[in-house]
Amino acid sequence: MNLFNENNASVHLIPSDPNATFYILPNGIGKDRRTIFSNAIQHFHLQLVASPENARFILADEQFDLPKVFSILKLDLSESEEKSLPIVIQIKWLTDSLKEKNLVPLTKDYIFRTPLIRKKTMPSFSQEPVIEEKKTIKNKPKRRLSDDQPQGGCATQVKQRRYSSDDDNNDMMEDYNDTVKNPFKNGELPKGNWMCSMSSQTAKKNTEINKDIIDKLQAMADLYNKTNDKWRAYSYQKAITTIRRCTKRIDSYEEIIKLPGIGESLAKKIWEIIDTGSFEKLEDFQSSEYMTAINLFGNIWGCGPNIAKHWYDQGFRTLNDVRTKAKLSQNQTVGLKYYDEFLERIPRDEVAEIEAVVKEHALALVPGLTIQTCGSYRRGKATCGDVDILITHTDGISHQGLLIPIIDSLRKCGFLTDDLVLSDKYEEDSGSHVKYFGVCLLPGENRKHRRLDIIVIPHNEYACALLYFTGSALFNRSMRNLAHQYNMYLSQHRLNTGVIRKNNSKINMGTPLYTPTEESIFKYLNLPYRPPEERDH
DNA sequence: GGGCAGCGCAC
DNA sequence: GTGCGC
DNA sequence: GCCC
Repeated sequence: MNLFNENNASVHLIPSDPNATFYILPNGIGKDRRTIFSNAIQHFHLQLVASPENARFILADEQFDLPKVFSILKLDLSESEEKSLPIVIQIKWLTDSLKEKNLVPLTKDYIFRTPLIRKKTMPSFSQEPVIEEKKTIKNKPKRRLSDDQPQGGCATQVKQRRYSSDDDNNDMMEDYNDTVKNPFKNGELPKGNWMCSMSSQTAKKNTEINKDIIDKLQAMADLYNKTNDKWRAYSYQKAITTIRRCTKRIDSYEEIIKLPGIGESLAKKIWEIIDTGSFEKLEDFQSSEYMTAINLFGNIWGCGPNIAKHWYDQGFRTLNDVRTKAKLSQNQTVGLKYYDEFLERIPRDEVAEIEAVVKEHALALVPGLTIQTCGSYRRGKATCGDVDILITHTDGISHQGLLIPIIDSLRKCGFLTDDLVLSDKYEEDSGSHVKYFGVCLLPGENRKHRRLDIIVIPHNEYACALLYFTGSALFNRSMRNLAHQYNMYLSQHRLNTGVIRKNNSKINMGTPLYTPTEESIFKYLNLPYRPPEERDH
C-alpha cells in the first residue's frame, strides 16, 4: 500500500502503521538534534529504522535537495522504480510536530520535490560500511557455537534457536530482522561463549552435580571481587556459569580444559578440587587476616576494595574498629547500621509486599503508571538481594518530575528509613532518568530493613531499562559484549547501531534503534528471546 | 598486551 | 580525580 | 582470570 500519493494535499499517517518507517539522514544534523529527533519519532509512536534501506520515509535537513539526498543514500533516481523509492521529508515536519505536541499533517510543503525522472530499480546500498562488514565477516571461516562445546558429557551445548515466522504476530516486528544489518547468518553468532544466547534453566537443575566445585569457585570469586581483582573475579564467575551447565559430574582434566571460558589456570584449580577435595588457594585466603578483614569491610554498602584496604592499613580489623575509628561516608554509615540485615536475602513474597507499597503510593500520584519490579525478583528467584522497581508511563511524559513526590509520599508514612542516593537531575545523556537508592521497612512486627531502588524512566527507554535492571549482571555483560561485536551499543537507555569505535573510544555514537520491547532487543542482536527466568546466570 | 561498559553520585 | 554501585 |  502506498501511504503517500502525490495528488493528495497531505498524508495522514497512522502512527502505529508498520509502514510508517522513518530513517533520519544524519548528514548535517548534529548528535544532539539527532537524539531529539529519534526520541520524537518514538514519542509519536512512529517506527525508527536504523538504515535507509527499508524506510518508507527519509527525514532530511532542509539544506539539501532531493538529488543530494539520493546521492548521499547512493540511490540512483533515474534507475529506480517509483514505488520503491522512499519519500523524503523535511526535518521541519518533525520540529513543527514537536512544537504542536502532535503530528502535524504531512503536507506537500514538507516533502522534497520529486524530480520528473523515471525510476527503475531498487536502491543499492552497497557502499554502506555496515554491509561491507557483512561481506567481510561472511567470508571469514566461522566456527559454529556448537563447535565450542566440549566433546565430553558436559552439556553446555546450545541449540541456536531461530525465530520462526509465527513468533512475529505483530506487524511492527516484522522489519526488525531487516532493519538491522546483522552480519551473521540466521542462528549464528560471533565466535565465543555467549551466555546471553543460552537459557539458565538447565543450569538450575544441575546445581548438585558439581556443587563442591561451584561453591569453592564462588567463594574465590566473592573474595576477588572484594579485592581490586575484579577481572579475575569476572573470569571465575564465567567459569562457574559454564560448570553449572554441565549435566554430568566433571571427572577429568581433559574435559575441564575444553570448557569455554576455562583456561589452564582455572582448569588446574578445578582439578585440584576434584582430585583432592580441597582448594589450597581458597583456604589460604580464608585463613588470611587480610582477606578476612577485607571481606568483612567489603560487605558494608559503600565500602569497596580500596576503602577496605585503607581501613586494614590503618589497623582496623573488626566492624567495631570501623564503627568507632574510621571516617565513614554517609552511605557507609547506613551500610554499617544495617550490616546484618543487608546481607540477608529477601523472600519473594516480601518483595511483592514492598512492590505493593510503592505501587500504591505511585499510582495515587499518577494513575496509569507502568510499575515493574526487576532484578532477581523478575527472574523468578525465591529470594532477592534487594528490590529494584522501574517506573514509567506509556504517554512518555507523565513520568517527569515523578520521583521526588513518590519518595516524599513513601517517606511520610515511614516506609523509607534511610537514603543512599537520590538523583533527580536532568541527565544530558539519559533524558530525564532519575533514580533513588534507599532503605525501606515494611510495617509490622519482626520486619527487616531492605535495600530499595526506584528508577523512573521515559517510556522510550523502558525496554532497555527493563532488560538492564532485570539482569543478571553476567547476562548483561554478555549481551553488551555481543552488541559491541555488531558495532552496536547497548546500555540501560538504548540500543544504538552503526557505532564507530576507534582505539576503544566511540568516534560515532550511532543511531538509536526502535526498541519497544525486550524481544526487539534480542532480535536486533540475533538472539533467541530469553524470558527473565532464563537470564539467571 | 589490551579489553572485559560506562554512567552519576559522594567525597 | 577516585571510589563505589548499578 | 580468559580470549583475541
